[in-house]
Amino acid sequence: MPSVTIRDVAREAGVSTATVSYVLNGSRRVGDETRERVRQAALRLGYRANITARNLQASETRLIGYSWRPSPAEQFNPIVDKFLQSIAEAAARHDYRILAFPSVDVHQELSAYEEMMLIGQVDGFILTNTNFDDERVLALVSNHFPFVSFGRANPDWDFLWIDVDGTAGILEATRHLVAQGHRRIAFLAWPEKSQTGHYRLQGYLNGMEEAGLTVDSEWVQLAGNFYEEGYAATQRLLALPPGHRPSAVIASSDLMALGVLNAAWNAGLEVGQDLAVIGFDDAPIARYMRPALTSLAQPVNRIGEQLVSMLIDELNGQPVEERQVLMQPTLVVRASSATRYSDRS
Amino acid sequence: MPSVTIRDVAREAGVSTATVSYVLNGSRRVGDETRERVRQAALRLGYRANITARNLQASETRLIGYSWRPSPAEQFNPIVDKFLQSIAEAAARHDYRILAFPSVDVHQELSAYEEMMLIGQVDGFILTNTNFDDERVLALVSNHFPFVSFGRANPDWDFLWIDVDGTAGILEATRHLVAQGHRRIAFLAWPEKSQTGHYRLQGYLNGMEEAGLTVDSEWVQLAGNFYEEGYAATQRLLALPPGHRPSAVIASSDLMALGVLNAAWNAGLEVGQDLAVIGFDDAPIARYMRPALTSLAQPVNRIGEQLVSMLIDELNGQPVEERQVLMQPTLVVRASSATRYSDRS
DNA sequence: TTGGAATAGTTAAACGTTTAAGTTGTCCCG
DNA sequence: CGGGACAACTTAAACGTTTAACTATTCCAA
Repeated sequence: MPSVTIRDVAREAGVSTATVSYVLNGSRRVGDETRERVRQAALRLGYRANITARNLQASETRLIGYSWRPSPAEQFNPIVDKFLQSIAEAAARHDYRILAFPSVDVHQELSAYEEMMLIGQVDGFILTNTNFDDERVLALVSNHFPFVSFGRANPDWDFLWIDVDGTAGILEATRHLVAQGHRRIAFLAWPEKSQTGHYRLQGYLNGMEEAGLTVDSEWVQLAGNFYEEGYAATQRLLALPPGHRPSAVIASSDLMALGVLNAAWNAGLEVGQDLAVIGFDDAPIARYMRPALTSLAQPVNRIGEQLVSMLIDELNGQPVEERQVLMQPTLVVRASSATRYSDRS
Repeated sequence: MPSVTIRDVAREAGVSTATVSYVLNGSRRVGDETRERVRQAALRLGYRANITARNLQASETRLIGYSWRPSPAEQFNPIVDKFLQSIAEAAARHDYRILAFPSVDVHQELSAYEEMMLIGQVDGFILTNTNFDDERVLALVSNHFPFVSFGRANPDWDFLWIDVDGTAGILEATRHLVAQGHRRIAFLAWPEKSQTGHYRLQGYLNGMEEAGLTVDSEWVQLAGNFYEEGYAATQRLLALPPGHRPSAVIASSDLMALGVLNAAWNAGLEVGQDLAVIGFDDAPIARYMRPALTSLAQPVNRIGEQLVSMLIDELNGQPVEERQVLMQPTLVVRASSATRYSDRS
């Protein structure tokens, strides 16, 4: 580590360190000749200002903390790498970088946030998997620490977030199925305490009501965000008596939809013909399934970019114009729901 | 930001800042009574040492830079989130954190490394996608900057790396296929300049030779790491005349193997019966395919952990015992290759 | 001529730690 | 009783920047 400091440059150019700083940051007028001399010296020595010293003096870190909940062993998270990429690129454009830390459970996560906040490791946070009564939101808000969130918490909490309008998305999916001729539509819902799951369920209920269809209580199956639970829930659905057995299933995620696909297949059904299936996320693999899976695509890149720009505005003390943003997912129709359904029961 | 400093604590406890530092870091004997007083004061004020100041003084950052090449639009990278998680957790255990930055192209990546090195943004790097003649390795080595790499570069370059033994893995896959009765085995190889691809191809060639099978020149299909290229290559293979048409295909990645699966399906073949398929990576979705995909699992977690521990040893000036590590992938046999094959051509 | 303004540079403080070196004071041994 | 050893703290420098405040010079208008 050669580590050439501003003092070296100052000596080399025969000026004070202040002048070097002024020249290199362009923060004040400096005489032409001196300016050039400093520039040459800096170039010659390969000088770059040390970022830690600069940060200390500016009392900032130009780091944004981002934590995500790692997906369990054999499951997958179709969002995380795309999202991370988009926030990192957006941040880089403003000379910020992303400090990524996974946090396995909520409790550990909370203490990680508090610690990082106290020691000043980052200037702000990007939360994901935000939920109802989210402790992190509470802690950050009460400490007036800058952050943005991918996902809502409580409706009456005022903080910066962007979320995907799951209600509208699932509503659209339901309409699509209805338009295809389906009448008995089931929904794989996440457990009660999931905020996101709640909104998606609502879209389904709205859609059914709008179409004048009564929802059989068996059609809403609670299932965690796992392949296996999607699989098991589908088995329960297919075991219903003919008049009640759904002809279409909407899953709260693509991961669960895979379970639906395989459960249907193993039950001898042809997905697309006998059973329509729709997922959520539009994971890369959705298009590679057989049949290709209809799904709701989240505008992950746009979300990441806008979250970062909101956070940076906040960090710069600029007022954020839109403090809460609901983005629309887009339904990508593929073979798993592309066939018109005529009831044969 | 209340930002209570060591001076506040010193004042509160009626001692000098040095004493506070000694107490809190346990770096020197301090009288029992004073020690307790300082502790109480720190607790009362909620003091935590500012990390930037500490880093400046220690001239370190306790950050590890990690960059990855984002996967193109509709493809997926089954490794990145798992790997990121494992390095972040391992790093956290040693009080290091991960600074994650994606870099789209090689050139941009190199300058990002050089910049971060010069301004002292991180203490070391973790490289991935390391390749033959890798410029980053060259730059880092010549600057004596600490780093470790997931993947090899040139055989005669001495630096810290861990790689998966693709040759051994594909050799095992080939043996497995031979044991299942396959004689005409094809291989989807990555383009020439991919180091990793080269090693995997070698495993195939070794396996064929070991089994006394001559490799038809058509059986080695060059294809980039994309679904579509796997698909197209498979079409070419299936178009071969009966005696030459392979009964098994090994793909250099799961992503490509998906292309094989679907190309075979669309050609009316039943994978597992008519055509065996093996992928590489054991992506989460491999088990959810129909048929479930045989694949080579990389010990991603172990690799991440050990890479971090190697890097941290290096950072601490401790000699690293194993400077180059080749880890064995494990063949996970699933339905796509589980059936014994008897030639019917 | 004088003095206010503009220009061009320097000095030194500050950011918040850690730590080497220094200062007291006490104890104990020869 | 002198003085070395030790314990317990403090002082102040250092890490590498930025920047407010200061000095010195020149210029120009009143």
